[in-house]
Amino acid sequence: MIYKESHTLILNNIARFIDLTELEKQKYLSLLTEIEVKKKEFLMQAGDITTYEYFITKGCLKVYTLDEDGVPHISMFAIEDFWTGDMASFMTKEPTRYFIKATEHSELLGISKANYELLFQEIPKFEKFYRILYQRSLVSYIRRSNHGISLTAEERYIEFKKKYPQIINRITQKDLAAYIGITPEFMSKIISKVNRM
Amino acid sequence: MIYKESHTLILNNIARFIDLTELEKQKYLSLLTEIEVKKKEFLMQAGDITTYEYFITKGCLKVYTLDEDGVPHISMFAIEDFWTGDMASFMTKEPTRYFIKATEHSELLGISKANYELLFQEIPKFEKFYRILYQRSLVSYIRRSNHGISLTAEERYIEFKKKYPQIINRITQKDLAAYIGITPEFMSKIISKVNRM
DNA sequence: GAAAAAAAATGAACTAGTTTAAGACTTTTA
DNA sequence: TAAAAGTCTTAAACTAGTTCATTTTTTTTC
Repeated sequence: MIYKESHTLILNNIARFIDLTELEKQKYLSLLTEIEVKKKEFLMQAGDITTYEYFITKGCLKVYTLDEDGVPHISMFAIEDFWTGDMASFMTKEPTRYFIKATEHSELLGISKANYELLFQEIPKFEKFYRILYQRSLVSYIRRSNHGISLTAEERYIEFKKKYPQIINRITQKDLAAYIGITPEFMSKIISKVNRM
Repeated sequence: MIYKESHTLILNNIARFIDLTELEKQKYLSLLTEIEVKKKEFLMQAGDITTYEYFITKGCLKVYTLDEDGVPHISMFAIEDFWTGDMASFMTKEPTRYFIKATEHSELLGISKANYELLFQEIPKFEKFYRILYQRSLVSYIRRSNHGISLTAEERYIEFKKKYPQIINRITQKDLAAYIGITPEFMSKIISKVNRM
């Protein structure tokens, strides 16, 4: 069976952890919704009740909150082959505190809460898929939460550059500052210092 | 069926997400190992290959790494009814970078990697249990990694105090500083300032 | 392709958090 | 129960990161 590019991408992502039969693949794909988000448009805004989780097949989005002073704090950049959404809101159906905005024209596959629950009934193997997916995300967030607390901004920048070389050239320095957790001015200083080294 | 206290505690923890039959409960308990760690002793040290994940039934432990300068960074305090371990090492069988040390005499239930895998075969419902457990941990680590980057030390202290009132009185100020990500001296200033307010 | 808007760079004055050092208080151990 | 070891406090001098203001460079829009 030949699938379109976006479907091949998501099936390969899933095949890292579980094997699906052709029938299961087709069933799974039938539960997904295709979504397009134009540059600068929102996939989600604070206050929304987010009933979808997303897989990015093309483009780049930033996931962020605004603090009391209206300053943005970016928690992730999501590009092709990444999963994103607000899991807390997805789980509890409470309004989200996050904004997700496309920094490039983006294409996604979304799964609704209803279909996500259905998925586990129809193809129980997906419990394993999500168990492993969450387990791995957890490992990287535990590390990031320690680094946020124990590394200097310069060290966090160097880490990010090493870990996500495919992202760093697609985002603005200002957004990178909002991810690293510093002002754009200080980000500018760090970058020119690191490049001079 | 009547279970001993530690078994009741772990079964109740699991019952939050999945229902087990009596037979499944007994099967599950048979896969666990009882472990005792005396105050100041280690459950795990950097370099170990950690083939167990743990549930704490009594006591308190601190999970930390040492940086290049030998400064400890605590990533969690684990008390009764918490799960702990080094998931990265448990998953990959690579040596851990963590130390886990009891700050009180502690009692744990451990599950070996082999039994963890066996568990999914024998009682597939456990995929769901771990899927939800990891999903919820993920939500709280995502929040913590953002807070580590965007809040001041004083704000992080106030958050910790609110979120873990049952822990704050059981740990030293020095360990709290290593968790918040500041020096013990600055921790001392913050506490006396916050108490004065 | 010119005008407008946004991003990046630079610098000076400021604040949050560190370092070092010393003394007081508490807990552990012999 | 005394001594030793570890924890907590305070303070002065320092460094990482912020704020605010201005200029230059790049990107977007019509």
